[in-house]
Amino acid sequence: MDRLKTSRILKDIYRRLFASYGPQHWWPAETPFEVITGAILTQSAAWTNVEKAIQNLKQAKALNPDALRRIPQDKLAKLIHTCGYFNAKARKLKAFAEWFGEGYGDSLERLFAVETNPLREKLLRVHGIGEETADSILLYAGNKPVFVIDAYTRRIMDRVGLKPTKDSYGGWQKLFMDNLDADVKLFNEYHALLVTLGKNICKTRPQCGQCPLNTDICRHLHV
DNA sequence: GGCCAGGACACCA
DNA sequence: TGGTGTCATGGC
Repeated sequence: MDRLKTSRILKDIYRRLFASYGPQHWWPAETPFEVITGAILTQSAAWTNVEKAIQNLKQAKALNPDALRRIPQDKLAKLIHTCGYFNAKARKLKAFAEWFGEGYGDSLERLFAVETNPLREKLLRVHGIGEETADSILLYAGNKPVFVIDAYTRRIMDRVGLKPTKDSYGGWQKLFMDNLDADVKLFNEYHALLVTLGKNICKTRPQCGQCPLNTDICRHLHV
């Protein structure tokens, strides 16, 4: 598929999603640090369960890097138990807090003053931060024009018939970033809209027409 | 009762 | 490089 056509389709999908769902107001958090925490906690977890964990952290006054470093890991695990994988995620939060303190003195300003690409590489070296989490942090906490790819994105685009040359995270990301303007607001809204759509479609049946919700999407997207 | 959520990592061939 | 097991709660 040529570049112009891909670009047109991607923009058209966005237009339809925005017209249907409106602005999503992402990321649902009060501070950039809360965005980062949420990005780690939401790994393979339902957001409703993450919200409870965030509330627990707030109540315990543990939603800051210094507190995350000080609190014993098992105690932290109990605070975030609702979002699952609590032991693994407690370790991840502490790993980030350590790295953030050592490298940037807990300063978000200093962190995001780093150029996007080197910063992404640095984030990927922190235990518990993979590509999607790194990009969520860059986009939603740092306002960097980076497109976030997740399982919903692949599933929806696959169904629409758009596929990258390389079926990898980077391949999918390139598909969006090569064919859309590097616009923070657009990337923010687009990913959020794909998640909203993803939550509303049938995940178990890949064939259009078998699932009423899926049919709905096809009609909605005119595909 | 089973499936799966806004993934990442360790280990293996 | 790619495939598989593991981590684990809560909602439907």
